[in-house]
Amino acid sequence: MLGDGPLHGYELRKRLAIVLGPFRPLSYGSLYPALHRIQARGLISGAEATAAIDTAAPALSAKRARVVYALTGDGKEAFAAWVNEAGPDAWDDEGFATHLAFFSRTEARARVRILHGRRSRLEERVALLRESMTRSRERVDAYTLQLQQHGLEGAEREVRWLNELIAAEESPQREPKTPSTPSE
Amino acid sequence: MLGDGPLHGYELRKRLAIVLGPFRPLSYGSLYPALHRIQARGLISGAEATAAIDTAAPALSAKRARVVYALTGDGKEAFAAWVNEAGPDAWDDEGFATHLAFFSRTEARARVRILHGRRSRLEERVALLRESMTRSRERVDAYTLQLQQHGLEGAEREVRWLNELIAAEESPQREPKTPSTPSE
DNA sequence: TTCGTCATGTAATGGGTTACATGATTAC
DNA sequence: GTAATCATGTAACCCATTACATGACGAA
Repeated sequence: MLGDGPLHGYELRKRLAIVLGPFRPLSYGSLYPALHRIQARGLISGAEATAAIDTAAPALSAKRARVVYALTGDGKEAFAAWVNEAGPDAWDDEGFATHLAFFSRTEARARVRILHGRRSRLEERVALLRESMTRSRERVDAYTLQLQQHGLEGAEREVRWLNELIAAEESPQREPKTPSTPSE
Repeated sequence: MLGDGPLHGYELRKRLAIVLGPFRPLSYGSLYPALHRIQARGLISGAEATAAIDTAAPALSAKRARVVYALTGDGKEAFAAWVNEAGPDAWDDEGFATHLAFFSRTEARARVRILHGRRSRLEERVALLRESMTRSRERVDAYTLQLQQHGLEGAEREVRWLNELIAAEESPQREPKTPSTPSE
């Protein structure tokens, strides 16, 4: 996000909340220490700004000093390197979601590789889940089975979704189609 | 699980793995300390068993001493109390999954209340998600939107699933129908 | 005056994973 | 003989949340 321009922590968190959805808003207790750590690694710079706000407004109001963070050169490099990293880390649950969140900053090559990797990972999982369900079918009660079945169908659903994303990616004309308001 | 009979840690973990699926198998580093904590609270008792195995087999083989855990009276009470607790804790993501896993040991009353609670919780979430998506539609790129859309559809899917479970619960004849092998 | 929002931060706590350590037994 | 499985446990590590602390500003 800092790639789009410098931000201070508070503002960063608000934008993060939009992307992450109204759940998991990422607490300050995580965010601020994380910013300090990243700064210590030299990937971002933090500058105290006493912030007479940018509108030509009642200046000199000397609010609480904000710490404005910006990507350094190293930071840009590291980000580009990470975002285009199309290895196995990029197709487990967590890694995939994170990569997908930054797909618009990801090279087309890497995008396709990640989507394919994720899909085969999920297909493996579906197979494993199916097998483990038939194996344990007699030993578990109907509710547990329902739970497992629901999980399985979720995985299958994600595969279909990935198929759409891949198709959109490979027909060079179109962006992944913006879904219209769901009809449910 | 100990409600079905005493078990030692190793065996417990294997059965847990069946319920939890091949992912999240729960490491020993969690399991053993947890057992100790639960024992300290008096809910389970742990007895050293030098285990000449129950089959009338080559006795006296003196294996590694296993610690066989069993539910105490307090433990049974606490379990029954927890499993039938149909409060808000039972309808967040984690609480619901856990409760569902033990639904066959849950009273019918509590089952229905939990399912209803979960459903309205999800309906709230769907509404919130929808609203937050339309609000931020212009500010996020197509991929982020896809991700949010996928999450939304997942929640809608769970609502439909709950509807089935509730229907099965309320027509007193049938168990929730065992899903046949998926046709995907 | 008081409440909500801006704004940054620390400390305590919780809980899980990985890696390590140990040792017997069973199957190939 | 050697690898896999049985069986239990501890220590180091990671990282997130909650609660706490501080303080200014704008609006009702």
